[in-house]
Amino acid sequence: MALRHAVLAALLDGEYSGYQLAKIFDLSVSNYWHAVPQQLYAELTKLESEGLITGRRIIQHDRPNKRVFTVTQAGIDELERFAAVPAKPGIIRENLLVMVQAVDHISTPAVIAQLEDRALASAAKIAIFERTLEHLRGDLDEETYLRTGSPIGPYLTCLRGLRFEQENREWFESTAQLLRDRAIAHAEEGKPS
Amino acid sequence: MALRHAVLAALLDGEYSGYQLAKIFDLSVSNYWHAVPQQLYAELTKLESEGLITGRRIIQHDRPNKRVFTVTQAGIDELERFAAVPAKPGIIRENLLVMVQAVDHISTPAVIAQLEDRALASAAKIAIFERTLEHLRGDLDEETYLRTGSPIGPYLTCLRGLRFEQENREWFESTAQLLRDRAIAHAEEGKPS
DNA sequence: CGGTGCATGTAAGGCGTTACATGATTCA
DNA sequence: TGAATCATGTAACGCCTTACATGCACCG
Repeated sequence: MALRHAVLAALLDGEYSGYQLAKIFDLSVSNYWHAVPQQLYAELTKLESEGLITGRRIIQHDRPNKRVFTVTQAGIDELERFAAVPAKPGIIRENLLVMVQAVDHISTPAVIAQLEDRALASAAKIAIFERTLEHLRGDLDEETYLRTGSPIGPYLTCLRGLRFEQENREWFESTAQLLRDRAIAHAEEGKPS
Repeated sequence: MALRHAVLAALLDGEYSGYQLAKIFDLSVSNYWHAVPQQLYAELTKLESEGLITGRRIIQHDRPNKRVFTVTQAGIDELERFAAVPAKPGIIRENLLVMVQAVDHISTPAVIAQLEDRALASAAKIAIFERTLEHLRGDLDEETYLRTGSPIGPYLTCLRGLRFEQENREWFESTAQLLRDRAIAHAEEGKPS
C-alpha cells in the first residue's frame, strides 16, 4: 500500500509512460524502492482510476503508441498526507548477506565469487550515479547546487544511492579479500611445512 | 521463497524459539532481511515439516513452554544449494526517501522532522551494533578477530549493518540540516530588509 | 530472418501484512 | 490492577512475482 507514493514521487519530475517508469525504477528509484514493470503498469491504472494521476495518449509512428502520466493536484495532496504520518522503518532483503551470515557452515568459494560479482556491479552503479549527479547540477559545483539548486529532492536521493553503493562496494571487496585470506590460513594449518 | 534461507542462517548460531527468532530478526537480521513474527512462526512450521530443522519442546515453569529449533544436515545442504546460485539483487523499500524525492513539491517541515527522528533511531542502532561486535570478539582486537576469530559470518554482517546505519545517520542529519538552511534562505528571499 | 527495444497487458499462485485470539507470569 | 513480556497460532486480504501473450520497428 505504499508503491503508489513511490510512483507519484517519480512522476513529479515529468511525464512518463509505464515503460519509461520501469527503466527509471530500475536504475535510480531502486535505491529506495524496488518494483518490477508489471507492478508499475497495474499501479498506474489504479492511480488513474482514483484521479491521482492523469494519462495522455501519445501517438508515435516509428514506435508503438504510449500513454504518459502526470500527477494531479489530488496526487500532490496524497503525497502531502503521506509525508505527514511517520514513515515505517525501511525494509531490506539481501540474499548475499544471508550467505555471508552462513559462511562458517557452507563452502566459501561460492560466496567469495558472488561478493566479487557484486563489487563489480556496485562499481558500475557508482559510475552511473556520478554521471547523473553531474547532469543534474549542470554548471554549478556541488556545494552551490545543494544550497540553491532545484530540484533538490532527486539530487539528495541520488547522493544517498551513491554513498550506499560506495559502502556496498567497499564491504563486498574487503569481505571477499578477508574470506580468501582466511581460506588460505585454514589450508596452511594442516601442512605447516 | 527466500525467507527460509534467512531463518536457516539465523538458526545456525544456536537453538531458538519462534519468539526468540523474532527478536533476533528485529534487531540484527533486519540489516539484511526484514520479517515479522507471524512470518517466522509460519516458516518454522514449514521448515520442520520439510525436515530442514528439528524442533524440541522445552518445559518451563515460570514462563509458557516453548519449542526451539535446530538446523538439520538437510537444512545445511539447502543453504549450500542456495549459495551456489547467483543471489538476486537486494531489494530496498524506504518510505522516508520517497518523501525526500518529493520534497520540492510538498511541505518540508514534516520531512525534516522525520529525518531528525530517524537520525536518532540510527544512533541508537549504531550503539547496539558496537556493543554486539565487542561481545562477539571477546578479548581479541578487531584485526585479530577478523583474521582468526570464529564465527566470522555474524561478525561480518553485523559490521555491514553498523556501517549502513552510520551512513544513514550522516545522510539523515546532513539532509535535515540542508533542508532547514534552504527553508530559511527561501523565507529571506521575499523580505531582504 | 532473428534478436533487441518499445509498449502494455492478463492471470495464477505464492508471499507478506494485519488483525484477532489466547493465556500465563512478572513488575510497578 | 494494569501493563509488559513470554509464547504461539489462525484467518483474511492484499501485494508481489512470474509466466505468458501480443505486436511493430529497427538493426545486423
